[in-house]
Amino acid sequence: MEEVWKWKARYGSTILKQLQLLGCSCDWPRERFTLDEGLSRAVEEVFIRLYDKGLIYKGKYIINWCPRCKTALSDEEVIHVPSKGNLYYLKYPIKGAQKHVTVATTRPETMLGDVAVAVSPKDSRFKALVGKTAILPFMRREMPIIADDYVDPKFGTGAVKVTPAHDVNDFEIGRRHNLAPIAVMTEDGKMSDNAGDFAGLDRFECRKQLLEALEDRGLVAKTEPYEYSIGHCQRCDTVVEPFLSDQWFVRMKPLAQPAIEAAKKGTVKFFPKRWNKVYLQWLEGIRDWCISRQLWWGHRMPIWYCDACEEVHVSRTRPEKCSKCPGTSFHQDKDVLDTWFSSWLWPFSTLGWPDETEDLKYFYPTSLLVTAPDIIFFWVARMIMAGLEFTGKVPFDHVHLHGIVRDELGRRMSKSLGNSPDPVDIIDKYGADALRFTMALLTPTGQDILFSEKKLDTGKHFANKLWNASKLAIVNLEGYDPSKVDPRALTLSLEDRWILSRLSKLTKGVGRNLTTYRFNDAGRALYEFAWGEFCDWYLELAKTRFYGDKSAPGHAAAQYVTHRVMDALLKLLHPFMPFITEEIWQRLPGSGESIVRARWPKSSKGAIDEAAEEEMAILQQAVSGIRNIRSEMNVLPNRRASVLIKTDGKHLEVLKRNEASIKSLCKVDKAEISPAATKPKLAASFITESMGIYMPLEGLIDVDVEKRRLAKELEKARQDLEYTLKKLNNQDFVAKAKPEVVERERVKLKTFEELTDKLEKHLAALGGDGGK
RNA sequence: GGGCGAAUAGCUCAGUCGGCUAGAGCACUUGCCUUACACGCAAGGGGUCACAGGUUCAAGUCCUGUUUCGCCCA
Repeated sequence: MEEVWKWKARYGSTILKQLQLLGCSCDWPRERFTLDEGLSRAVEEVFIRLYDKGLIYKGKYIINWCPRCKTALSDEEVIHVPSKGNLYYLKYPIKGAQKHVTVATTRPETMLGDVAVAVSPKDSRFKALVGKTAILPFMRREMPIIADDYVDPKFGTGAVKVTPAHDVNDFEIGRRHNLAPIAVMTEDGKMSDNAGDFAGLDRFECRKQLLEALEDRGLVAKTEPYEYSIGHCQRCDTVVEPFLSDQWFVRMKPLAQPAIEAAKKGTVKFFPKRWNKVYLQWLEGIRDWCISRQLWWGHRMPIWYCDACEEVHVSRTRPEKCSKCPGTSFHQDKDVLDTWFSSWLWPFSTLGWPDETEDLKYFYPTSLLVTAPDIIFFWVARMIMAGLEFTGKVPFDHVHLHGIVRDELGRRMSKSLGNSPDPVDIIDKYGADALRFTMALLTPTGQDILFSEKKLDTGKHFANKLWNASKLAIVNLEGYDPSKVDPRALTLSLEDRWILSRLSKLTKGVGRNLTTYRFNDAGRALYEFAWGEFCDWYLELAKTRFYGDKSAPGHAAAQYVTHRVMDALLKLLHPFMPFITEEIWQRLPGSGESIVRARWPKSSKGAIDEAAEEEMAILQQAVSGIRNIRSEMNVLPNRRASVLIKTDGKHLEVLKRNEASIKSLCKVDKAEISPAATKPKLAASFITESMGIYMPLEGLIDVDVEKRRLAKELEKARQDLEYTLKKLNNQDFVAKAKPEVVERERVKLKTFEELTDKLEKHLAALGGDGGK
């Protein structure tokens, strides 16, 4: 026993250490193990209560037996594997006739335990045979030929052998027809003394020899390949044997009913909700739970037998006196309980139940269970049943079923395949934050994830990006004190208003995605905001103010916004990346004791600024256009350039106001933004529906390249135009679609018309054949 | 046999209430060690949304069927 506890301490602590390395913020002082004293008390209490209610009984039934572990298993502990085998057609002589009846079986060795042959009562082929007697080969046993509804006339020959000691259905047939089972196997999977000449053989060896013997006597009618599923022991993979034995069961139907109602009424909700159906289907077809195990490690059953009369007593302690006879000495049942018999009490046994403890009152029922779907039957459903039965409440309101991590080939991680990476190694190599973030980002809601180390680069690179962005931010926040800033006194630039608007939307979106357990969407939104908006655009734009005059009003505004965004972003990212966010946050000016205790960001409607987002889009479009020219024409970054932008209206106004930003982001010295701007002769151009961007490039222009670019753009624009036109020409569309959708199409039409028109003109000016 | 899920760029996946001119990361091509970051920056190429029907003004999205793959249950 000591060794076992050592083993538990070693492996238990390995898992705890891994959780801690991952940054899981568990309530560590409340750690429990199912064999802890308090939990054992809960197990006994539950056993006694169920027994007193008549929900626990002992009986001789066919159970799943593992001949290697030498124990009973519950239905859930058996893994069915589709396997290729054979269907053997065996001929049994009929007494007093020169005829045979042929039965089909996949497990011929069980024939030694046959007690009858059964046919369907509706099967006219066998009408005459019912009531006759068949003779079991080797054993020379006389067996009745009976009619039973269970028999499927379409299976095999329509006649089946009946082996009540070695098949669940045959057991039921045997009961209906008063046939005594004959067990022909022992607990270790060998043939028993009841197997006649085959006694002592291993079950599979017996099958071989038996078939040979049957062949010799001409009793095998035929053999055909047959695929069927074979049960394996979850623990050791041995082929499970249906075995007749005395076991303890829990009557599940009465416990299942309230659990079914709870899910139907929505007292307990599943995410994603399709699992609700899986849960219900299992509960609706629930069968009694075999809870006794012939193992030496586990909770002993609180069952005592009188030494004198074998009367059963259920009691936490050894009884003093037999209730049936004068006996005073007892022996405890040797079996132990299925481990799940303690696990299903977990939500309340860990909190001190059956005592009405403070913990129980405060924490129970809990709000959310996070687990994998493969454990719905084993644990989730049973916890719900136990919660309702013993506390009258569901143990948790929500059940979030996450995906299962598989290897690259989609296989389950398993010890025997050796395909499960050690989290400690992974964390060493990539960091816990990268691991957590990548998993959250890449795990589709409720789908399994195919894991490969390479995928962790995404999270690692993101962590690196975050770190570098924070370096830039922190250096430029030198001397900044958030408590001394009055935001109303600041003049915010376009990018300031834009990023605050984006942040507000992000905050709202992340909150919504977290409460609906859409972690991948939350992660994606954070990634795109942090990298694609904050780093790529905001920080780049803020540099002009950071590197400029530190006493200028813009400098203070940039500091204020950078600090606010960093602060909120880190908090939003904290559940995904606890370590790096804490590290950075501590370095931000004015931060508190720990980000763990910091207030979760709220999105403010006031910060949403649609005008700023629209204007920013104009600026981005212009910048992208200029960069496109530079890149296509191979204008190196260190080469100074100038641009002319011909535009008007809102675009003109926005671009003029943000001229400095354009210059800085595009490394442009001179920018002429005007409705009157004209294209110089030797210039590269970038055309949008509302802007013409030109970069004078004497000697660098390849007219053919330029023409090809524009022609390609034109082709796309014409396609889009045609498509939109088709829609708007459709009377049904205009009449039936929502007005705002039609309006949107009209705007698009105008856009594409202008773009097509401009591109055609430019191509024509280049001497191209841009015409129609 | 019953149930569930998946099929979208070379790969891994987003695409929420049907309104898209289908997106991202990785990979690929080109240029750049631009004083936060080469784990990076900029630009670019790449799609018959598995197939066949249907509903609708409108389908990657809804319905029916088919195929392939995966999972669960018996």
